[in-house]
Amino acid sequence: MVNMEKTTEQMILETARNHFVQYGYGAARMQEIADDAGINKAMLHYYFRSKENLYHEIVIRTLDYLLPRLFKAFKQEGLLFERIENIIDTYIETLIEQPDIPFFVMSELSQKRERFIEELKKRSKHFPPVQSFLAQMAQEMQAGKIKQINPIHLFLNILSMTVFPFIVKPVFCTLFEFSDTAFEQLMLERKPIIMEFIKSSIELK
Amino acid sequence: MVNMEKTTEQMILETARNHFVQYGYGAARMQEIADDAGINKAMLHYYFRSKENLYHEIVIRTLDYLLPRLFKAFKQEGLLFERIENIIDTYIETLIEQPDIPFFVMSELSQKRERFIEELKKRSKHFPPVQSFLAQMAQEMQAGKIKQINPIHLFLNILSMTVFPFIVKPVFCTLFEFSDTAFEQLMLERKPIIMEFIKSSIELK
DNA sequence: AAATAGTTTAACTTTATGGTTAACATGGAA
DNA sequence: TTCCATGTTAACCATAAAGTTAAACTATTT
Repeated sequence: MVNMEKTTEQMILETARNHFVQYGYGAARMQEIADDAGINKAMLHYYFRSKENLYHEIVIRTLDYLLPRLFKAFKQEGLLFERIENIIDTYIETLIEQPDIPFFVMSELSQKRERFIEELKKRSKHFPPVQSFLAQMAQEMQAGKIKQINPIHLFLNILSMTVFPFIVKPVFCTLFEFSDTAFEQLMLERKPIIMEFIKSSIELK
Repeated sequence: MVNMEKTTEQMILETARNHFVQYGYGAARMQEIADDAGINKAMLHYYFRSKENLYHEIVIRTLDYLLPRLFKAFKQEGLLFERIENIIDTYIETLIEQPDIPFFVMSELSQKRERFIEELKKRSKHFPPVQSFLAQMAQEMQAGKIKQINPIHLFLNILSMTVFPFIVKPVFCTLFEFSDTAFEQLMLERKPIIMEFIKSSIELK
């Protein structure tokens, strides 16, 4: 069954990821993951040795997929506002596709913070583009093209308005009685709104 | 030892809360909570019957402390910008005092979402002030005093810029090499910056 | 078709965990 | 002092969960 390997392994990874995200590492059950993946529990150990290992594998794969994608946006050279627009687009699209990402990251941060930060540092090659993005902001301020503001704050503002709604989605949707599709619609609406918001707050009058 | 009760009970609640926040409900261990609180495991059951019950008690107490405080800011009548400033102040101060709140909420949302939303709904009496805040925004737009923008987006923008940095604090502090106190400083700096940001983005030119 | 490597299963073992119990301690009221 | 309520402990139990094993099954190679 040489070619079912991938499918079984893939199946395990997907199912396990859902369980880890939903219940957290400690509350996720190997038996339930196996049941849900339609396989025997021993298979989990056959493919991944232990729960800890399976989890780690998922973290690695998620980061290896996510970070290049999220940081690519920072790499694009161009006008400052083009870069900003690029970043907003990338984040919103990624988060619409994978709405469980914030929960995954938060769960990591609260339960396995040290190790998660370690994994991030290992991938710090993705980080320089962020620095260059901040540098460009500083440059345009120096050149008197946009308002003076600590680039870190501007950076935080951009990411905040883009990512935060996805984090509080469940509470938001309950309190304001939004359906999943209505929420998605609202997030797509947000792209130009955030751009407009940022533009009018940093361009010189 | 009639007057140690409170102390023991308090000790349990505090310690347990830390564990639940850090590890999540499923991964938190009664034995470790007991050890950490310096008491016998049986005491946990003596005071709170079961793990589930202890947890529930903590959720209830946290919400009963947090929601009135957070929503009080929305209740304050006044000029729109005064209300906004009030909200930002309240959130930043609360989050500086209790930086684990976002993790607590996120852990709830990913692991006990249904029940958490239930508890929120039970306390929905706090919610009307938010509606009145949104209404005031809409009113000022109608009156031509500020730019036209969907109040929901404006509301999201305010909360985003205020709360998001606290959520990503661990990642942020690592990547930008900020200490805890430097981060706190940055957050205090943010108050006027967020205000300025919002003002210039919604006031008419 | 025999051999081999890789895959899957049911049954089992071990360990950790939430919860219980019964005995013991302590401080105040009678 | 004696008695009682409250608080506290160590030892125990039942169960659920992670992890193991040995046998069976499947596909590929020879």
